[in-house]
Amino acid sequence: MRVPRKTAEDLIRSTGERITAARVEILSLLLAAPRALAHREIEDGLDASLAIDRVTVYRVLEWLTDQNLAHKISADDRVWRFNAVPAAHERQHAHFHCTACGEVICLEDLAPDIRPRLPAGYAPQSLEVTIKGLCSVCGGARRRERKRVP
Amino acid sequence: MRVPRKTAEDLIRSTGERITAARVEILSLLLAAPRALAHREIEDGLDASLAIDRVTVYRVLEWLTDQNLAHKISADDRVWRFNAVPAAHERQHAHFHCTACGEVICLEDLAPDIRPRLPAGYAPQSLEVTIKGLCSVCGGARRRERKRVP
DNA sequence: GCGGTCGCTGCAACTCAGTTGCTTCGAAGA
DNA sequence: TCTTCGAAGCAACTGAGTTGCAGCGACCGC
Repeated sequence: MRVPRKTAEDLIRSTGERITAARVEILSLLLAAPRALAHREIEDGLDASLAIDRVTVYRVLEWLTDQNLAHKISADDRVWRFNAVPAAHERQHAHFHCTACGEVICLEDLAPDIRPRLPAGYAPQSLEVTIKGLCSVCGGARRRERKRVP
Repeated sequence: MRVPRKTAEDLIRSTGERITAARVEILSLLLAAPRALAHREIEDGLDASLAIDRVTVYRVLEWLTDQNLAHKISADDRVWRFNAVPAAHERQHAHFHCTACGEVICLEDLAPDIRPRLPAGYAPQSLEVTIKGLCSVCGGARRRERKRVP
């Protein structure tokens, strides 16, 4: 269920920057993903015939983030994950991070209104809310396990 | 203004586990710190005469976290930071992360009450709130800079 | 369609946080 | 004081991400 490469190409064209195979391929992969992808997953998910270098993947991801076509999520496992940015989702939102498999998803409908009271001189720029827990797959696996060994 | 090593030793004794120089030294360093410390800062901050191996520092930090004497904070720079856990602060709280210098502090008085609506099958375990921005030092530096070059 | 230019890509080598395996040391109980 | 078993030290490794540089190719003007 890969998103038409056309959409990715259009998005890249709209930035006014160069349209390259690597950018189109990586962005369409992100657009099609139901969750945030780690660099490794992107590398593995890419068409093998293209053989895009890992450094290029890093650079394209950074570029997409700069262009606001993707956003970068940091999780506990010290791995960056990337999400394509649908227009509606540029606003603040929370993330869910599965502590078992590392899956990260965006939670669109959770935009907490927190007004931090910071020490004098501290200037807030952005707020990040992460919910850690088990995703449906890992949680399900654990429940089944518990049932088997009571 | 190092916290008396006695306190650190008592805390370790209360776990019933072994009291070792490395544990005492590292915990008292954490207790005295006004902010969360990265592994590197801990290594540098340790008494040079002790010469504690970096692997030992990692293992002690992990042990302190297991024993609930410290807590582990992940930030965008892919570095773990550690905080001693004052009794009052075991409850949920938020973190501030300076995007310029990497400083991380705990915000005791910010315990947001968020009830996430997750997709079916997803089980939340913990919530993490991070405010990113500039600390008083970096924010001040930037303000002074702007004044100099208008 | 045809160069020329400059940004992008690929390659190799590097950095740096954190981990692992194994041997030696030392805290604590007998 | 002796013994034991967990902790510390050392070396070597892993894996994400970065850097420098040479060569390629997207896009612009013609």
